[in-house]
Amino acid sequence: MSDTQDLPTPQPGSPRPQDSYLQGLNPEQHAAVVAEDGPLLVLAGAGTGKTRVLTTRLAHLLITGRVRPGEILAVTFTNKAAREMVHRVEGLVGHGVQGMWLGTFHAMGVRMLRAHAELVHLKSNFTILDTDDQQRLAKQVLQAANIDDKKWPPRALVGLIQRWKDKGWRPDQVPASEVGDFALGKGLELYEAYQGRLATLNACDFGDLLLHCLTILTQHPDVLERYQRRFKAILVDEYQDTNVAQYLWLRLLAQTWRNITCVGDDDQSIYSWRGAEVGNILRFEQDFPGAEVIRLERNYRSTGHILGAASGLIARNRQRHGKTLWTDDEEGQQVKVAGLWDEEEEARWIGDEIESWQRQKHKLADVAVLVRASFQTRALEERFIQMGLPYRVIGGPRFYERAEIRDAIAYLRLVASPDDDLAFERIVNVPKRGIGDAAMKTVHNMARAGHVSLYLAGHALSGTDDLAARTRTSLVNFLHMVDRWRGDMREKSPRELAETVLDESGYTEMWRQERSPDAAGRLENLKELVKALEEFDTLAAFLEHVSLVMENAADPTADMVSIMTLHGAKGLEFQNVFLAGWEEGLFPNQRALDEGGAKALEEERRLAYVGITRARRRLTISFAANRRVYGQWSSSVPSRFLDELPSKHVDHLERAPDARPDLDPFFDDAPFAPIPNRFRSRRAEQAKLIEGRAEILQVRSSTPSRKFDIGQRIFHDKFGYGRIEAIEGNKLEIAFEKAGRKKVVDSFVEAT
DNA sequence: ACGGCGGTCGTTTTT
DNA sequence: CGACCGCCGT
Repeated sequence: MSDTQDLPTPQPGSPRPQDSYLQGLNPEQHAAVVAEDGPLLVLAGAGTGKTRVLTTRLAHLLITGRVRPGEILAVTFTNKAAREMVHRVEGLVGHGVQGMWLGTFHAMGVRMLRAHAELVHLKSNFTILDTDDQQRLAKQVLQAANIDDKKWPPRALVGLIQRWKDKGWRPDQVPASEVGDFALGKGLELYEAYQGRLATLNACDFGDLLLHCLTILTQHPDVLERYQRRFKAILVDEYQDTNVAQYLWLRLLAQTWRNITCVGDDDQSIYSWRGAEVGNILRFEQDFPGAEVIRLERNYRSTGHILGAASGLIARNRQRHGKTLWTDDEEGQQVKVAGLWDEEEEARWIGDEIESWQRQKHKLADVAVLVRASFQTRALEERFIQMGLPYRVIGGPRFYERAEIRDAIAYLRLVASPDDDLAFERIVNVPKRGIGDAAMKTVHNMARAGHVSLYLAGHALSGTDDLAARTRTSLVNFLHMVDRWRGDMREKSPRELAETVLDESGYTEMWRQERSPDAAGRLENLKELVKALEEFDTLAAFLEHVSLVMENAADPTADMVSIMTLHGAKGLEFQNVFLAGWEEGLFPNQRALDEGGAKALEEERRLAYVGITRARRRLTISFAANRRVYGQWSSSVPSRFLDELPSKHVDHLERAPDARPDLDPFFDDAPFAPIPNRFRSRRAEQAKLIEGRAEILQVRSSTPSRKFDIGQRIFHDKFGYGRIEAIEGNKLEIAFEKAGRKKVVDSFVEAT
C-alpha cells in the first residue's frame, strides 16, 4: 500500500537524529513501531499507514539491535508487497539488508521445505506444479479411480484438495465429517491418490509448500526448535488474509520468543473463497494470550464524506473488531450516486465524467473504475476506445508479458520495422545463432559510428571483415531471413507471416527441443498468439494493438485511467474513483450469496468498503437499471449497499432511466432530477419497456450514419487522420494512418 | 494432429 | 450471448 500520510508532524520533544525514522508517526503508529517484544496485533484501517508501521517497526528492530537480520521472519502475500517491504526497510535502515527471511508465505515455505525435503520423502529439487499441472494430475487420478470426470470435474477435485490443504489437513487429518460427497464420498481416497502421484513425481502443489512444512515442524521437534530459536521476530502483513495452514505455521514458529507482529484489517478481508479465515485476526488475542492490540484509526487518505460513507456501510457487519476511522481532512464532496439506463449508458456516463475531470486539468492516472466482475470491463473498454480515452485494465491479460510471446512479437516488429533496435537485440541470437556479445558489440559500435540502426549496421558489416567469418555468415543469414519475411509481408496474411517467421527462424523448434517442463505451455502460447493474429488485417494493426496492451504492463507513468476489479484494487488508492455496477445480483454477487449466505454478504460488504476507501477526493457509484446477463436483457434493482450509505454523505444523481439522450428527442442533458427509489417501484413497467427499446436500438444501429461515406477521409481528435472502412449505425470503422484500425462513434470524427 | 461441432456454464485470484 | 471443453471425424 502506498503511504499517503502527510509530511511529518513534529513530535513533542525534539527527536534525536538517529531516531529520524520515527518522525512523523502519530501516537498510535509510534506505539506500534516501538512496542516491546510480545504478540502485537495492529488493526490498521484503510489508509491509516499500515505498511509504514510494519516496515518502520522492522527497521526499528534492526536499528536498535533488538534482532539481527537473520533472526527475522517477515511474510507477505504477494511478491509485490515483499519487494516493497525490502525497498522501504532498506531505505529506512540506510543500507541493504541481507539474511532476513522476507518474502511471501509460499517463498518462505519453499525455502524451509527445500532444506528438509527428505523428511517428507521429497528430494530438495522437487518441482512446483502450476494450476494446469494440478488439473491434469487430478484428471489422471480420477480416471485411475474409474470416476466419471464429467460428473466430477478435475477442477472441483483440485478445489476440494486445495481447501483441505488451506485448513492444514493432510489426507490422514481430514475429519470424517468433512469428507463431503465428492464422487460419492471418495474425495479422501482421491486426495490420497493425488498425493501419491505428487510424491512419485517429486513434486508439490502450492498448498503443499506450507502443509509439508507443518508436517516437518510437528514431526521433528529438533527442526522445529531450531526455527523457533532462530526467529526472534516474526512480522506478518495482511494477517486477515491468512488461511489456517499459514496461521498454524506462524503459531508454531512463534512459540519460543512469542514475538510476533501481525498487521491487518478485518474489514478488508475479501479472500475467504481462497481459504483466508477472518477468524484468525478476530481470534488473535485468544491465540496469543497477553497480546497487545493497537488500532490505527486516523485515516490520511480520504475526505470526510468518503470516510463517513465507508464507515457507515461497514458498521453493518457483525463479524469485526470494530474501528472508528476519523480524519482531519475536509468534508469534501459527497459521494455521488448515479442511476443509468444500462451498462452502455453507464460506461458512456463514466467516460464523460472522466473527460470532464481531465478538462479540469487533472490526470487520468488519478482515476480508477472498479468493478465487481471482470466481464464488466468490456462495456467500459469499448466506450473508452470509442472516445479515445486512454485506459489500462489492471490484472488483465498477462499474456503479452510472457517471454516467448515477447520474443515472437520482437520478430514481427523487426519484420515490420527493421530499425527497431530493441526487437533486433532481443531475438538476434534467439535461438542461438552464434551471434554473441562480442559480435553484437561490433554491431553496436558500427551503428553508433554511422548513426544507423543495428539492422543497417549489420548489413554494413556484412561487407567488411570486422567480424569473424563464421559470425559474419550467421549474421548475413539472419538479415537475409528478415529481408525475405519483409518481402512476404505483402502477399501473406499476418497469421501466415507469423507462422513462417516462427518456423523459419527456428524459434518454434527451439522450444520443441527444450525439455523443460514449461516448454509445452510456451508452445501453446505461441499457437495462441498466431491465432490472435487472425483478427488483424495488417501486421501493423496487430503490432499497434499489442503495443497498447503491452504498455499496460510496461509503462506505469503513462497517463491512463485504470480499470480493475475491486479485489485487484486492494492496497491501491486514487484521487477519483468510480464504482460501477452496484446492482443486486452483481454486487452483492448472487453466486457468493447462494454459496455463503450471511457470511458471504459480509464479505461482499467488505469488498464495497475496500472499494469506497480507495478514493481520496472523489467517489462516484453507479448502477444500471438494465443489464445484459448471458445475452438476455434483464432489469435490475440497485444494490442494497447503496441504501446502507448514510444519506448525509451521499448525493443522489439518479436520472430518469428512460431519458436516454439517443432515444429521447426531448432529452435535456442538464441537471439530473433526484428520483428516489424510482427503480424499485417501476421495475415491472420497465421490464415491459425493455423489449421495445431493444427493437428501437436494433433499428437505429442498422441506420447508416448520414454524415459519412465509406472511403471518406476524416480526422479524429486523438487518433488523427484516417479513412472510413465501414459504417455500422453511428459507429465508424476507420483505418487511421497512425493508430491503425479502430471503431469510433461518428460524433468524435470530423470530415476533412 | 487438427479442426469442426455441440454441449455447458457463467465471481473474485495469488503463489 | 460467447468462451471453452471434449469428443469425434478426417
